Amino acid sequence: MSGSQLNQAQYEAVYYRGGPMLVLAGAGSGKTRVITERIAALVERDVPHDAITAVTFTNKAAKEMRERLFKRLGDAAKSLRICTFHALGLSMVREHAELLERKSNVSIFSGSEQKSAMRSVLTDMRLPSDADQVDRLLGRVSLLKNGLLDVEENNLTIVREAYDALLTRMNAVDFDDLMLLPIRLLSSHRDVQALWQARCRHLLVDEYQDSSRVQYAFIHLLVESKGNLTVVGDDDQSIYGWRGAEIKNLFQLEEDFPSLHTVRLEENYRSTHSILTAANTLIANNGERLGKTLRSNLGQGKPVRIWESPNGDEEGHRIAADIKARKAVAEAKGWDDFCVLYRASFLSRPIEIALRAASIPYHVSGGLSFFDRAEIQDTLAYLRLMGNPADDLAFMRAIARPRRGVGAKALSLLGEFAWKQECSLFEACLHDDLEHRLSHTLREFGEMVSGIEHLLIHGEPDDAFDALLERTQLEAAIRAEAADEDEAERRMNNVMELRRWWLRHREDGGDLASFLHHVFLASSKDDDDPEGQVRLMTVHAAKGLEFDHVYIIGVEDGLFPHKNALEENRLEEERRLMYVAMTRARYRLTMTYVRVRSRYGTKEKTTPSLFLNEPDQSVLRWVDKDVNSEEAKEEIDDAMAIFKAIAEKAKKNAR
DNA sequence: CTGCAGTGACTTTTT
DNA sequence: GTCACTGCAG
Repeated sequence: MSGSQLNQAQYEAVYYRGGPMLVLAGAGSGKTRVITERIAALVERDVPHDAITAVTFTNKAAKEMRERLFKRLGDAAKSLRICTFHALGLSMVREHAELLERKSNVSIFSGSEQKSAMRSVLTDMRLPSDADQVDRLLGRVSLLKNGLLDVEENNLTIVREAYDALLTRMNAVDFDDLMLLPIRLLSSHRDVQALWQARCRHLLVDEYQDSSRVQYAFIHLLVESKGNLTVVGDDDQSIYGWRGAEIKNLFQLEEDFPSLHTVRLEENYRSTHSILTAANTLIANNGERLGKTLRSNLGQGKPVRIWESPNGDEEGHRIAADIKARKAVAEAKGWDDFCVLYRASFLSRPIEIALRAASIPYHVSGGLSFFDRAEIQDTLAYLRLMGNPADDLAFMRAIARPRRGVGAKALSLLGEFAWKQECSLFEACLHDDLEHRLSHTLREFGEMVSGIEHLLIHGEPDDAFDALLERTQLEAAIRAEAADEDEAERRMNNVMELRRWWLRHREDGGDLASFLHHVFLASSKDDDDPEGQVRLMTVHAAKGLEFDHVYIIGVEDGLFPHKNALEENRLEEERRLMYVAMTRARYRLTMTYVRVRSRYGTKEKTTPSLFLNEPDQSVLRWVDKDVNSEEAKEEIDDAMAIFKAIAEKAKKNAR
């Protein structure tokens, strides 16, 4: 964003002191700057740090905010409470754990642990426990927990209770609990509520349009109707409705906070006028919105290009050629000035192939996360077990890797014993009364883990981690299970990355429990900011980012807007998604569609998306339909420029 | 418990 | 067309 002066609307949003405020922040309107400046203003006004809380949805946003405040305020920023909703929930759970039948070293169950827990519940209840049922019930329990399921299903309630009880027994919570337990806490303990209301005397919420019903309830418990609540959001960028985000939370604020003051940030510092006009006139077709028109500061710019290609392969090659051309004519400095966006991830493949063929470096965002890798899960299983001995799932994963000959049979006997003794599986291993064919193996395992735990707590951080890899024979197992030397190296590198995190965390004075919490709440993609590569990602993943050159591919009927979304009556959300995609572009925006789209090995005839017809056509150039246009001529000039550039390079190489 | 072959699904996914 | 998961045989 240009300049250091705040514009009038930004100034108002930063310094307003009259209570609840809604900041409607359009794309590229300096939203993060407004939030950080507002926090800085509070600090400079001598509001105690402990009375300020800022919540975001992603770690990335929280991190960015913290970094900016650090630059702005120096070390004073350290003591500010800036975190995600879930991290805030976790700190409440930890602080008041005893009121929730938990301990402060509580485990956080995500994905696979939730599945294991649910599978175990269903098996115990003698219900079908195949993967489909586990997924279905987890989904329904989650809906139930989030108040999104009205039907009274007796069975479901019982399953939920059993699932919750199991998690409680293992001193664990799932992601839903990180919001629900704090809500329970705040609504049933006045003193706790008063404590946190004081800590949220100034509460700022980012990306408010993504909040769910539960998060709304959470916010309400933290701020009274005249409180200093600042919510920043953009109804036009609400794209997570399918996941429970309720855009109406934004519309409803006025009712719940009658003195609500609304500020609109409509000055855009990102995109050219052409791009904004296209985006504005597209989103104007939505009925459910508060209304906002972005104004550009950057001049007219190039028209938005629309390309037709015969098929996906051609679409890819053409984009690859164009990227080279833009770079050759110095419209871009580096590969990372380019981004290719798509509605569905299967569209990335032909683009990848084309970029590779053109020797253009690229990076696909999303995909497997660091923490989903088997070697990381295995290593973490040991750490989790040491961090929370009640975590039976961690125990089961740890004892199975590497193989110790302890199979399902031995585990179920151990489970029975633990049940009778009312202890965890891990404690059962070390129990004096344990009599079992494998009790020697189990005891040895228990003592080994205890020994490493002792090192982790009292020893040197690096020794402890190495002991973990060595004494458990994890490293040997990881290497043995790898298909080849390269894979073994890669896997161990991942583990070493985890080791570095652990060392850094210990240097900062953190303990094992906080390390695990950090790891489980950290998004896998925190550090994924690859430099010098063309970025490929879904539109959802692109929210909050910006690029000089953006290509939106697959802008076809049935794909974008997506057929399933239309069936579920979510055309407006699809339009917002397109709006988000378009407003990522700073300088040049290109939208492409194909005549024949290959999918599942079949070829389907397609028609261009209605989202290409809705924008003001005067800022669009349908290049293929208008070969004599200025833009088409320009393209030819650009193509000539690449040929020249390539020829020159070839000459240089020849010398 | 492991490895392979057959089967089915395929929109987006923070924490 | 590809991948991931299931189920059966070894």
